Amino acid sequence: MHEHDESSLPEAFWGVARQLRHLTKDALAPWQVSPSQARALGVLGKEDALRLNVLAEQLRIAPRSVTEVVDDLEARGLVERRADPADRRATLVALTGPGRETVAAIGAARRAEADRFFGTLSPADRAHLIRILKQLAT
Amino acid sequence: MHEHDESSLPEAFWGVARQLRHLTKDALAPWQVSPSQARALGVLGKEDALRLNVLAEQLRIAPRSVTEVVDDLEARGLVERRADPADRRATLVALTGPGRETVAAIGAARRAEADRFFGTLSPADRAHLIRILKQLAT
DNA sequence: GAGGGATGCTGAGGTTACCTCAACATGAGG
DNA sequence: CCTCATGTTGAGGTAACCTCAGCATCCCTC
Repeated sequence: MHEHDESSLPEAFWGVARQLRHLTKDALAPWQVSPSQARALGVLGKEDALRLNVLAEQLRIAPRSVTEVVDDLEARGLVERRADPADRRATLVALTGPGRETVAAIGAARRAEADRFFGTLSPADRAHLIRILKQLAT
Repeated sequence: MHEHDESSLPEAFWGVARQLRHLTKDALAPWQVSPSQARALGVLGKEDALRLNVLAEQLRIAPRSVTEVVDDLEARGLVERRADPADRRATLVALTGPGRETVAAIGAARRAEADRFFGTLSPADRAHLIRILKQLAT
């Protein structure tokens, strides 16, 4: 029984991950923003302006891939590229006004979805869960 | 505090998911099997022979996509296609001898990785975690 | 202050794991 | 037996990555 539970832990984990993924995809739908774009917006929402390569490592993807994500976001008018005054090779990305609004709206929607999802747990279980997850993350 | 924890729950969850994904990818590396192939093998390991469309719904992907996964697995000699005696339109897939061995070996490796990963938790926390995850999955 | 190697971005092109749509064979009900 | 549904697959598409090479710029050394 002990052993059986051990082996089903990853399985249970992936099941929940899958649900959560669908949920956040739905939460994103109204803005027509892909998950990878949303991740980039999330990072940019916490910084003022970032170099592309710094954004790349925050997102843990290759610099070349960031170029594409930023291209799309720029085409949608959510971010803008600026010259880096400190290094003429580099490019900074920053949220535009609409981008900032979108980040806020998406954040609210995702928080609402997450609350609905994790809200089925008792407060004690939520506390347990977050504590355990944080321990695993170290 | 309550609100703050709520919002970081998904974040903590994805952090752990990312680690777990890397771990299982590493566990799979010795067999040169992709994650999606591994998922298919996992399902086939529990059944004797499945129709392609049934495998598709077990994997929650489109039937057309199963064709490709099975093509690859068949090329590697891990599964074989058979005619379905009950319906000449349908095709059954089943593990071959080597396929069965591979499933067992992969299962053992994944279990070992998972044990190492979740082994850092106390037994009580593991029990908590699995109970909470199962509750969320419903 | 002139090379020369390192760094930052992007064009070109590739990969993986999916997808839809339509064709074709077969099955099943009126 | 005729029509409609179903199972698989060819053709072709997409998203989100990747590597590699090229070009501009930076910075260090001599």
